[in-house]
Amino acid sequence: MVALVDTGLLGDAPALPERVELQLRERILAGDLRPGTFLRPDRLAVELGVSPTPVREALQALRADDMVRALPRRGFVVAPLDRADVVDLFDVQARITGELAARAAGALDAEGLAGLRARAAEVDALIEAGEPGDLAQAERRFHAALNRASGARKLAWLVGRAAHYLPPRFYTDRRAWRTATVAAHRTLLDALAAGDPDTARAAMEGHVLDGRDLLVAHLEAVGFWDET
Amino acid sequence: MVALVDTGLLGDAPALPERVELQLRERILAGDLRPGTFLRPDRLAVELGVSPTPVREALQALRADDMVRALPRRGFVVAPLDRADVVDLFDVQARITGELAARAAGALDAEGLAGLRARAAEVDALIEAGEPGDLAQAERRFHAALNRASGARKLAWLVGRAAHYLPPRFYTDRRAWRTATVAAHRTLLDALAAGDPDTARAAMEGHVLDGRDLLVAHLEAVGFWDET
DNA sequence: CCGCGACAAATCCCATAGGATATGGTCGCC
DNA sequence: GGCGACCATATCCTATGGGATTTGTCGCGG
Repeated sequence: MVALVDTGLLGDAPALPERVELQLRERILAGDLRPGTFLRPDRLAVELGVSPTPVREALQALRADDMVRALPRRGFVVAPLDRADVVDLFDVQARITGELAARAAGALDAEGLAGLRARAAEVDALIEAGEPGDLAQAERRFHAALNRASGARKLAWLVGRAAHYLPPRFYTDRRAWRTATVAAHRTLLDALAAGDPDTARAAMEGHVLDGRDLLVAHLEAVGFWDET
Repeated sequence: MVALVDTGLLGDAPALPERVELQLRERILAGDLRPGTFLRPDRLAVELGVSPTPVREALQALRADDMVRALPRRGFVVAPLDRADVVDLFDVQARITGELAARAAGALDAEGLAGLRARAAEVDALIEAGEPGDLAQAERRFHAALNRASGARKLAWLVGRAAHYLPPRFYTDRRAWRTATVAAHRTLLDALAAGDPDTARAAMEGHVLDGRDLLVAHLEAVGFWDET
């Protein structure tokens, strides 16, 4: 337990179930726990060094996300997920995220735009410097701020779920993604400043679909959908 | 505990956390627990007659759905949800469900079409007879079968989430919904039989948006978004 | 009168133990 | 070899307890 607790920053650190949930997501997306794998709560508790209670809570959260499925009295299984599923999901994500960008283009005031520029600048700076951990976080904050600026609270949450399928730091290492991201952000910000919803939408959709392609390649590489 | 356990059919009955989750969803959508309401796990456990453990697991599942939000060390709150949120969510639902119908139009074989017709006939029969409980279940099965027929597993799950926002039996009582549903299903089945994706998509989108309007009216009626 | 700090009570969060129940495997039997 | 009954194992839930943190109250000083 010490290992897990110590990694979490204090303050308003998420509780244990949420951290266990994150750990399990990472292990699934890393190809460590592939679809069809049986998950035994007690076993996982021992592996993670916590009691069964928070593990079961985390598994319930993952079940609500259809990341795992519950087999009453038999445990849990990692939910099936193939290439077509990922493509479908990210098509939806791209559409919604584009819609949010378009709305933001019409709703942003000067202050909000300045905030977005600042966050984008942080991303650019980290790309220049090469700090992978903070870069993912900065990119996340940029998108979160943009989605929030759209004013569509629930849709913003919905697209935030896409992050559940993004293994940590897997795209920040790709040179292609870095250069594409800088360009996409600039196009996006220009469109937002100009109040041009269509361009903002198109730029954002392209940005998300780039991420999708990278994710598919990653899952391919770790043998995610090799038959069990 | 007896009350909850006895209501569940044996066999592959969902486990207790899932049933508690359902109960909480119903109470939220009934306007009993409005957005902003604090939820105390221990209190809920006493109210529902179960121990705190499955209640906490249910709350974690609801958190993953953004139905409630966790305040570390302080409990949980019912997540904010206003009219615009519901409209946005169901716009997305309508789009995706329409897409699934369009795909099904191209993928259905004779056997699958016959199965869908059978399920639609069940719905029609129950509408004639007037069995509200079974009707909701039959309607659910019809849509589930159609979504499954599209072949898009993950999108089918995603739209299945819309049911989380549908209070049980709230639309089966509406005469307007019944007549509209019979017509919508027929149009849908004809389009599927003819292999006409565009008509299928349009019919399905309209069907979902009808449900959305009913839901908004329901939430209105129970004072869901009256300020706290 | 109002803000503010300390103490007390309540509550959450997690661990642990234990019992009821269902599953899967194994052995004996036909 | 196929089939049905026992048995070990694991899940699921209950109950309990303790550590940690938040909230509410009280008293004090400004």
